[in-house]
Amino acid sequence: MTTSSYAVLALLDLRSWTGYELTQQAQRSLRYAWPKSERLLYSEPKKLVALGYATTHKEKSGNRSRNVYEITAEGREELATWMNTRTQEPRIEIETLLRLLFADHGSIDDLSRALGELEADIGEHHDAIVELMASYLAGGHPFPERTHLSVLFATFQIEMFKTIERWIEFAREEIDEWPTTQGLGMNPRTEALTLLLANDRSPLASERGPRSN
Amino acid sequence: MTTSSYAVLALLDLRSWTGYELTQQAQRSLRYAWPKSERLLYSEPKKLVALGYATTHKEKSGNRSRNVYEITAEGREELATWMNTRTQEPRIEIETLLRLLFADHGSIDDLSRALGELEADIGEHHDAIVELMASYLAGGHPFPERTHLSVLFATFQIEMFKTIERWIEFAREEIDEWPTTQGLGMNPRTEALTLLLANDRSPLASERGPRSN
DNA sequence: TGCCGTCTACTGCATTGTGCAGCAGACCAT
DNA sequence: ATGGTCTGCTGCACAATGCAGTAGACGGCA
Repeated sequence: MTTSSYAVLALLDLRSWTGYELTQQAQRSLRYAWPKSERLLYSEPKKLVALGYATTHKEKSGNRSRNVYEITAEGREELATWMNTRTQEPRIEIETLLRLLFADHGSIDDLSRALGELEADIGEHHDAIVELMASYLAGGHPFPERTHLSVLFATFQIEMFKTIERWIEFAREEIDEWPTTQGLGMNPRTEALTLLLANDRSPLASERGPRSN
Repeated sequence: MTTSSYAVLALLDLRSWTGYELTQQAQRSLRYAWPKSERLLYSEPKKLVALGYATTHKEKSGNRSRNVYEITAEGREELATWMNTRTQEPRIEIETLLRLLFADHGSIDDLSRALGELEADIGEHHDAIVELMASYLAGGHPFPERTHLSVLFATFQIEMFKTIERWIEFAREEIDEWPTTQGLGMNPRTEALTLLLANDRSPLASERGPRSN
């Protein structure tokens, strides 16, 4: 049982789903907490059935069939044990930051583009969450009694997205002052930033004095 | 060639490394942009050698030997092509958020503990970055001419960590008002939050009026 | 002098997870 | 009738992880 298995099991505890529905639901709701591939979402319920935590049966509509999964009593027990295990370390993968670390291998333009790509990706997610919230106000939540959880979850997403967007703007302002990506080293501006960070202060919030790099 | 391959190739372009050194360096510098397992860091340079992007030779110190890797001209060319490819989508995995989404399966205590675990994990990373910045001020950067890149990168980390820490505090305040994890649904407080989010406004920054959930 | 613990320096293997290609029915528009 | 999109999956190759195991180097300490 991996964390992904428990994620699927938790969905099955809400109601029964077909494999396809699980992939759609995971796309809509789990994506921002626990992004997993469509492929895995088809595989996990099969594993749950093999372990006795779910049952499956085929539903036919005309010439087609689809697999419907339901949680079992053992599945509910297993879910309960998960709730008081240690969570895994958070994991954040942002290729744009990797490009930034090695930006001296490319041009200012390359770096600028990488920032733009991050902005676009985050922007999409940002818009999706805002629209989701609007849909809760307009049409309600698919599981109304769970609205408070989805909304508190969404506050996290919005804070994150706004922070990343603000940082991108900040990074652009910094980079605009760079003549090139290379060999700038520990110039006065970088030293000022380092000093702020070493004192755990945010360079974004601070007043910006005359620039000198 | 995966993104991880390019990450290792970029390290090799800075200087030659042994397999072990690569795992240490990745732990120190790449970890926050592109977290990869020690195991992979041993495998990747072998793949680069097979592809002709690196060479390897054994160095002996007494009875021991270690593999030293160096980039080739083809490797440098390959690196250059990477710089203007599209970056991958950012990917953020935080199990605590998954626990929050399904918090109605457990107790307030379970949720509280999950938040504490996230706080601890982020706190460790946060401290590590602050110390790293202090070390840049005190002893300098291992590649001085690249200091400006590391520091701009670090501004991202600090912003992220601060945001997550602020959110955890906010989430705790919200949860403190919950009698239980279940069935709260769309109460007045949640509706107020949803409205803010649907208008893309931060609930953390806003004045908090009298609470009513 | 011998033993323990920690650091260096990896490798093999089982398992998890991803991406892509492929297959096929349903339904709609042109 | 033809093509396009959505539903609804499966197989396969490959990427990546975690863990166990191996082994030399080095310092401390009893």
